[in-house]
Amino acid sequence: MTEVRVRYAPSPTGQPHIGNVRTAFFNWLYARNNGGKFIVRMEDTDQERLVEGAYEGIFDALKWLGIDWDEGPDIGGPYSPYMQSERLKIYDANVEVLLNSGHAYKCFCTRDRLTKLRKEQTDSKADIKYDRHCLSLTSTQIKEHINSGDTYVVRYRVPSSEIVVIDDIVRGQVEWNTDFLDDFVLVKSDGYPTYHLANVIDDHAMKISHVLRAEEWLPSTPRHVLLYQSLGYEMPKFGHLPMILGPDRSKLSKRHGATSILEYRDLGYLPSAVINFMVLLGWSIDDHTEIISVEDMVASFDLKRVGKPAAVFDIDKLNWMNGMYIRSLDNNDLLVAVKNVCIDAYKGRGILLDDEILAKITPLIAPRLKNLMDAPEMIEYFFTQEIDMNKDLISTVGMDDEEIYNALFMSRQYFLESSNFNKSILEVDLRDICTRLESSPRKYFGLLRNVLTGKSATPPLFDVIEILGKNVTLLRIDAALDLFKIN
RNA sequence: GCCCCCGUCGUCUAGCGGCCCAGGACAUCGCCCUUUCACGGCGAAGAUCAGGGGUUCGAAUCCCCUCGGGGGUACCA
Repeated sequence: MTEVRVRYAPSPTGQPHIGNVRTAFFNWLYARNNGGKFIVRMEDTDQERLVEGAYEGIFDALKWLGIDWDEGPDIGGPYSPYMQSERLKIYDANVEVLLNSGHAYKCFCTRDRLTKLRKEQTDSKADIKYDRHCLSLTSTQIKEHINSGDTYVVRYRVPSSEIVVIDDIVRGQVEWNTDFLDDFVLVKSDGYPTYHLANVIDDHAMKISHVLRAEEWLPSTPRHVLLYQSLGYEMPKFGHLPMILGPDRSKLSKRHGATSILEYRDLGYLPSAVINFMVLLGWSIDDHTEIISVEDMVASFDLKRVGKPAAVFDIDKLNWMNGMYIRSLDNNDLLVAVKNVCIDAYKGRGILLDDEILAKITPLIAPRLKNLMDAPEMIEYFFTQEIDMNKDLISTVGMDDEEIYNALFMSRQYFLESSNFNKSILEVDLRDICTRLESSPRKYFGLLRNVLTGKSATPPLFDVIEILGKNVTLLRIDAALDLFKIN
């Protein structure tokens, strides 16, 4: 069996979105499962659409997710270079072969003519395809065009009435009649190859064994097959992976909100969660397993279990999974992560983090976190004097003003005299106070929670009070007492 | 228009002729735990397996048609 060599061939025309990356990941999994190679090749043949920073973004995304590559433009490899813009000579040589063998021809048609042609065909509901205007050019005519400086493209001459068949790894047998294909462009007028040409030549040159790409490539596969045949190259196996759709079932785009995978990083998602969520879009390990380690993915990845239908991206499930992974983080990792987002969020607001307090509160918020970004707001009251506490919020506990005042007053006395802010002692004592007040835990503890944190939902109250400490506790009780002072 | 792919709960999916009047997960809704919110546990609801024809003793699973969705039809990838 020949070595498995698969590739991820992004073009640096934008930030990779979850669909691109999922495709990359499936390739990676397949390589790792088979002890093969995972190659990154940059398809930068569209000089007009290059986006600054896109190249870096692609590698940042892979690195963030822990997807490593064996060969690539940055690290080289036995089939360098891995940037298509640096492989122009290789394409030229192949084009020469195609031109000489009559499989390709030069086309001098202007874009205007092509646009007009297409419009006519659309209007008359005819097939939209190139009319082979330049196929019949004589060598003298071609010379004339070239002498007068006309630019040209090279087109592939599609044979008529042939049936092209592939045995797709995920879709099974798919066939096309070449009569429905038009003479596609191989080389653009700027001398750069099109995707069709470059990808076939490079996949062959780099000994790619399996072409695993998104389903949107399926329609152009017959062109590639034809090229392999004309060039006399052995064909790789094809596998067209299901696409990932937006909630409206259309191809993922900017309209669908966060589209770049890196945005998920910035939004507080863990790479492990994103990976796990992503792998389940179009693949499953069995009928019930949802949380899967990367090791297990590698060990059990099988193209046979890749599904055919496109998958809709469901942010709810990602959120749930993110929570699962946050909870599975060990204390210290979570602490570091939370600290980082807090530093960021508090920057410029004069809020100072206290490492000791942070270390105590982090384990308590872990089960409450679906996203790292939720943390700063959730624990802000530990680090700032100005909490969002007001009469309306306090009153939601269901006690009238007098009851509130009395409860706070009694609490104040207790806290003032208390010398041991330990949660178990606090719990015993405060429950006792609650009884003496003839209140209910729900009301009384709710009151204290509101007053001490400015929030109606927090980690367990006694933990919170212990961490807050005597000073802050008294300060906040006093502030609340002021609000309910009987005039 | 034409070509190609796809079609199981709202969503991700299991299923590859009898184990399925369809299993798991997210979301939803209850209940339990409980000082709140979560987590966790338990449970409910939710899919005439897109529809219609076949084949078969038997079909979500095989075949055909229809419908629906998506993708492609660029000197973009």
